[in-house]
Amino acid sequence: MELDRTDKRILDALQKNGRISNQELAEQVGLSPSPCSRRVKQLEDAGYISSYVARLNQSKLDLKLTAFIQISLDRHTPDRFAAFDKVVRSCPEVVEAYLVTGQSADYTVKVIVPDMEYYQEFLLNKITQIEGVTGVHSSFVMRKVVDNTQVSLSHLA
Amino acid sequence: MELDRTDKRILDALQKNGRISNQELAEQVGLSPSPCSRRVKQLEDAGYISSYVARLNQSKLDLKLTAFIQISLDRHTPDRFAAFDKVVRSCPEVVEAYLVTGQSADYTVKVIVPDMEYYQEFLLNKITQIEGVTGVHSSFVMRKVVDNTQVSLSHLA
DNA sequence: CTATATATTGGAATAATATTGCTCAATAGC
DNA sequence: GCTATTGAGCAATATTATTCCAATATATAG
Repeated sequence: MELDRTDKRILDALQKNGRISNQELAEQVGLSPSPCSRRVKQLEDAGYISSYVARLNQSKLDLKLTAFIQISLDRHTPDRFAAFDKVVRSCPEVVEAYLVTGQSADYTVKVIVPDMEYYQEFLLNKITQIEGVTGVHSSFVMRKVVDNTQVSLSHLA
Repeated sequence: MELDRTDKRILDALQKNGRISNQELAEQVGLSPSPCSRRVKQLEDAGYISSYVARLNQSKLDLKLTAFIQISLDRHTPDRFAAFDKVVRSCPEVVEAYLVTGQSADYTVKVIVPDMEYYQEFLLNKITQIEGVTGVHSSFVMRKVVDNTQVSLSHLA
């Protein structure tokens, strides 16, 4: 399946507003409602859209602390990775976790929690308990300069 | 405004599926459609829900490289920060950017691009061009273990 | 513990919105 | 230049959301 200019516009618009009405979407991308609806369905069925989600106001919900944790393991064996992945996936505080390249850290984990006290407990009870974790370094977000989910599609033909 | 159990359930459900129908949402949270609709509207108006967005399949859209950039500045003056913020906010490749605590790095920036070639150009033409940038360190995502937008509300009474 | 006030619910009617079938037009390939 | 294929637009249908109102539940004060 090949994406044309209209498909890209649809994806861009849905990234900005996932609950836009089909009518307004159609207008924005220069289509009438019915082909627009069909295209959206196609894009969904073809797997270009993975999900629709609501984004919440974190500070209103008392989630005041965002932290990045750089974590290193003693050995890079399949069981070490598997154990780590399993724990991390079970933590609701963890919003992102990546195996990354680079110097000493193996994982980069992003965590959203109410406050520093909560964070400290989380780190001690969850992260440092994981078999094979040798190094942990925390960075805390002081200010969010950009916090999007929208990706750029300008590279597509 | 105080959130009760039902409100939290609504927020959780909408974080999972931002396009759930009001009927199904009502059923999930144990309400009939009309009060459910009212509550969602209230939550929106009160600012608990910041937006609804579509999340896209990055690899299908040829966005194969996610990178974290640790960036340090020569001086921590308001004009340095302002200049940096302005550039970074104008880059569609940048999905997240934070001013963080910690050792040498001042900013952590998350970037999503097609490939390494694109990344290299981006780094050279955009990031390193910013006034005051002294250090840049890149980490590349090899595997995504967790990639959510959903935050945990379990800490709320 | 009772009475009153307040807020919230559920159901029905209404309004808005999405979806689908059909016809017509445009475009690409032969 | 003709045919095949695809997509657009219209209209009808179906789905879904929203609003009003009566009734219930909850909280408050006496």
